[in-house]
Amino acid sequence: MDKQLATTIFESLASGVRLDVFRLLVKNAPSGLVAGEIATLLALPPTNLSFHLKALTQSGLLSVVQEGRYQRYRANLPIMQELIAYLTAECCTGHPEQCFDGDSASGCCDTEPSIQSTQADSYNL
Amino acid sequence: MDKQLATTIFESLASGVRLDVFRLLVKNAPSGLVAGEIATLLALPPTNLSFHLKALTQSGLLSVVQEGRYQRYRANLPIMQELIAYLTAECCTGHPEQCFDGDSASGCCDTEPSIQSTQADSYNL
DNA sequence: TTAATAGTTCAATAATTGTTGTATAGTTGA
DNA sequence: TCAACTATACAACAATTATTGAACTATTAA
Repeated sequence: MDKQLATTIFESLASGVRLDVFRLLVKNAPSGLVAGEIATLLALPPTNLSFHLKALTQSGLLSVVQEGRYQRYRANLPIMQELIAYLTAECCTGHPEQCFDGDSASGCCDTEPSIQSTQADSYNL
Repeated sequence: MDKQLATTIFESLASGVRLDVFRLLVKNAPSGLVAGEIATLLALPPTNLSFHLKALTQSGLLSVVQEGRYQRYRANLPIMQELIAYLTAECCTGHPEQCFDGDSASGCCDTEPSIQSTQADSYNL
């Protein structure tokens, strides 16, 4: 997971239509749906749906296989987990235990710590 | 977490600049950084950074507190966890055990199951 | 009080993304 | 082969988002 891919994935889900499509295919995992079914269920013109399916597929969020004249789309769930790992990989300067306690993230960064330095001398890139 | 919020969050991260800002603040959690530090580190004009910080804050990904003449920004990590839960809540028609085995998602939907029905009679909205 | 600093808002412009109809390519069944 | 069907590619247009400089508000220090 690099920055370019992460941005592409977020762009892919940054549309109401594409978010609907992806969630519909998550619901219908692992069998997936063919394009026409998606168009019917979401009441979308075929050209518009095709535009969004292309974006989702190119970002890796969907996979597609041909079945005769149909195109069957499936959601790629693991990529979402990789995305989260990418976002939180260097959480808290490599000390994620400050943020996450096991499976729960409820302890992370939602507290307001006292101000430590008004003028930072060294940053944390 | 509703659709509108989810879309807004994805839109917020669907920009290279905003993704850089958010990850920088994840790294620098929980102390956060003030706007000028972010601008310096990412080499962004103040107006442009302000534009993106506003988007990130309005979506809830960042919190901001005033410190004198400074504005300190912090990443809101838990919202990301809520977002993932939203995306996978109805995974596999309410049978996520088909997809996720405990903490790992590696088993989910990355296999290509044999085609079950070419023409679906009932959908799964 | 005055000058300097930090950050935002606003307006204009540039750039990107979304939507639609028409045309096209591939598949199926008569 | 031919007509119907599924889906995508293309082009034109509409709509949204990103970027920048100038002006403005608030805070700090002299």
